[in-house]
Amino acid sequence: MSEISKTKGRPRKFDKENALKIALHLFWRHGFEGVSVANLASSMGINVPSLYAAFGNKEQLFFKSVELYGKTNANIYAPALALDTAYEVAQAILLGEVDLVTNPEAPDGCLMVQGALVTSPESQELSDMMSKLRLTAEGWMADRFEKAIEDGDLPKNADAKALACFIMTVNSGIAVQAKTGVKRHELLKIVDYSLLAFRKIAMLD
Amino acid sequence: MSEISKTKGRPRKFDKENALKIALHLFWRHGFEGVSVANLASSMGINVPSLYAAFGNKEQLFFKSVELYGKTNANIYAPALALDTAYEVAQAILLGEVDLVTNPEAPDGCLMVQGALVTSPESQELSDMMSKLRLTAEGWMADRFEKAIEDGDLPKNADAKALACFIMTVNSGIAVQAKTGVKRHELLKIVDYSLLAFRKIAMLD
DNA sequence: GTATTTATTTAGTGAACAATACAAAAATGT
DNA sequence: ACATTTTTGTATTGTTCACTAAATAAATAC
Repeated sequence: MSEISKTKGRPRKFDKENALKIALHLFWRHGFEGVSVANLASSMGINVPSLYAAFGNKEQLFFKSVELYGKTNANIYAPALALDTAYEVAQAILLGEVDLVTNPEAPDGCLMVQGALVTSPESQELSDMMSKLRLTAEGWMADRFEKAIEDGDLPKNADAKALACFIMTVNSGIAVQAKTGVKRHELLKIVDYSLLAFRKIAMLD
Repeated sequence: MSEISKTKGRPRKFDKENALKIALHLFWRHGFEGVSVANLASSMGINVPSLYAAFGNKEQLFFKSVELYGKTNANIYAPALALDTAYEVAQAILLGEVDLVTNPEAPDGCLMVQGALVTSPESQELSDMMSKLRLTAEGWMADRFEKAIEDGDLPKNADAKALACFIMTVNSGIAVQAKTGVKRHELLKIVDYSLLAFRKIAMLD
């Protein structure tokens, strides 16, 4: 069952992980339909058939890019949700989003928002999948806030789902603003404001 | 100088304004690059050359769609900015956005956000134009809040630009959430929360 | 009636799209 | 040495892209 055995055929000339990273950055900047397979391949420094051999097709390459995105650039939720208080969770998610969308070594904005927010009818499923992923993250937050209510960290009459929806709304807004060109220090003000709001909404003070 | 004279050549068989409305709805739902000229023409009930004769080309058709959008569906800012207090302005803009992005007779979401948030490199100018339009609206808000500070409606040390940026961030977030499938009554909660935040940020109470 | 103007229809243009067929090349297994 | 496996490069598939040339049709101008 181990996969340690030497590969048999002709060895791949390019670094698959690095090629995937290049694809991710192109999808990130231009969206799924804003970049062509020919463009992807040449930017990755490979021929089109090598891309298909290594990644399947354009859609699967996009999925793998999203996966890499979640493991590297957008690894926000897992560590944030593990924090002690609902407030810290909200803070970590919003600050993590600002870091993500203004990272100078990556495209501006958020792949989950701009990767396939709108598409041609042919790619509707892909757009739906991205919506589901955003809703999944919102669900994680809602569950975490629910737990905070049970723990007594949030008041009993707090609305966990609505709080999560509020944070996700600000998150998405921050992503659009970053793509619009709004700078990091301005987005950090938005985070401060939103956290002030969070405390008030959650009736923490 | 009057343009009341009868048109000379063969009369157009289709209603130009209605055709433009159909184009607007397609761009709204699928984005500039998510719908083809052939698709636009057939949905408008006309042949492709008629589209070019009436509207120039795809880009100009998009511009005219944006213009129609501003005059009809998205006529939010002018009436909102004329209201008496900064709080009422913020409230009208956020509620107007929710109405806009959840109107059951139009596509979900906001054309200014999803029309060309990301594009292929060839359409970068178009994406930049949409960013500029969003920033223009934000500028209107900032100016209005500045005036509110001068009027004593907002405290002297309020940050007009940051307040405008906050409202625009929530606005964009609401647009993304509507496209994600979040329902009107949930978005109205977000508006309530954001207005609570607005009062606190602006130090109105 | 004839000329002029504009819209419509049909049938295309070359370029770009996602995806592949095929054969040569480069590794391993026996 | 030779068969097997996988990647590579070249060339190409059929389709869709934005856009248009050309002929016909329907109105007004004089």
